[in-house]
Amino acid sequence: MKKLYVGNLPWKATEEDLTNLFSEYGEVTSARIITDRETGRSRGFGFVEMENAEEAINNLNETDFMGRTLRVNEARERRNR
DNA sequence: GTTGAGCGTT
Repeated sequence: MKKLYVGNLPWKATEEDLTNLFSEYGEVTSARIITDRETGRSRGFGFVEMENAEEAINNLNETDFMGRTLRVNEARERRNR
């Protein structure tokens, strides 16, 4: 299972939107939009866990999504808790 | 009701 970093998202984008989008290239296990811990607003990026992540990267990276150019890459390990 | 490069919580 691979993790994907998804950036440059429109503010209106939701986890559901990501799931639907990425499901096109593989089974999405989990999708998450990162929201600001303090304010609760969307930070405009998120993470997706799925099968065939590489294909999703190749097919969705730098493509148009709701008017913004999508940023898709393999995710790094998150910060230490 | 705002903003725009970035790598997230238990």
